[in-house]
Amino acid sequence: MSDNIKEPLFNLLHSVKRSLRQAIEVGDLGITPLHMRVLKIISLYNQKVTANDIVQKTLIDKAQLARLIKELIGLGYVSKLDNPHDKRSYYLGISGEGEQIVKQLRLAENRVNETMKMGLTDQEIADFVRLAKHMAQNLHDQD
Amino acid sequence: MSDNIKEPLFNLLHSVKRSLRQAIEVGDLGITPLHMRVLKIISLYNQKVTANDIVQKTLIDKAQLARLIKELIGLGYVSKLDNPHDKRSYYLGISGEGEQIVKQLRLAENRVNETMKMGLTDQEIADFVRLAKHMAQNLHDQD
DNA sequence: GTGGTTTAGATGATGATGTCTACTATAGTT
DNA sequence: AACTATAGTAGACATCATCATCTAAACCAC
Repeated sequence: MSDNIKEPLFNLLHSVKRSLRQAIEVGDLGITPLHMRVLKIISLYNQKVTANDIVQKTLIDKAQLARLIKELIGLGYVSKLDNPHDKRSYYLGISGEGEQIVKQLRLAENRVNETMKMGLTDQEIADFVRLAKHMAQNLHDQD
Repeated sequence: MSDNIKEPLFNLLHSVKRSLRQAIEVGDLGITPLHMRVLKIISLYNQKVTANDIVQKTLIDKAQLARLIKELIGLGYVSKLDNPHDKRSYYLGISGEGEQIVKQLRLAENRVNETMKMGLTDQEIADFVRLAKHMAQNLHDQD
């Protein structure tokens, strides 16, 4: 029954990515959308988040994430802090420069968000998010 | 003031892709998920669809698509047919082998689809798809 | 018709992202 | 102490997206 959910989903994500790339002057900052995704999380949990925490949250491959963090550190947006409870890992902190970028990023994202939500009610948006999470959970449980 | 739509969307797509990859024994067929996406469309509009039509439908870059089609032809799943109305383009046809693959693919996709929909009503699914299309349209109009 | 512009597709280069394997160091378990 | 599991790193590779450029054909204006 029910036609394919995948195709509209693919299309939507494709459009979101394109819009975000346009909305954000990423080139100037030397970082990619994926960097920003990580940077946002570090900003949110400043000095209280480890690389592994981010892997759990985002499902980004840990090797990939190690590279991203390394690059963010190289750019001076992020720093590592010793984790006294586990010497294998470290907490991630964000610099003032990093915060500036996150701020710009949020503005750009909000613009895209608003565009995307045009003509929809808050209830519909909330439902959409709820359903997306539900479906992701279904798939996740399957593993 | 709903929070970010993007993050759950990213997560969902990521999970869907992973599940699909697992569900389908892609490696054996020598093709990628993107090939399959294209092959499905060719199967649906057999001998009545051009490369450009597929670009319109999927937003896949035309350069990328040209490569995908070339590869599908190399594998014997697809063939080009002259388009009498426009010598620049051609219609795409699918072979028996190609149809076999699409058939397997549909089964695997349906399994993933069913998993994803667990615990949701048909109405919710329909709403979800409708909202996804609506948002994609919003973004598309913005260009 | 001729000439200029647009469009369909092909090709090459490059960047962004995902995935896998193997490795080191540390933690946890028995 | 020995074994196993986990956090992070590094390298290799595949997939996918994007861009610039090119050819041939179509279209349009005149």
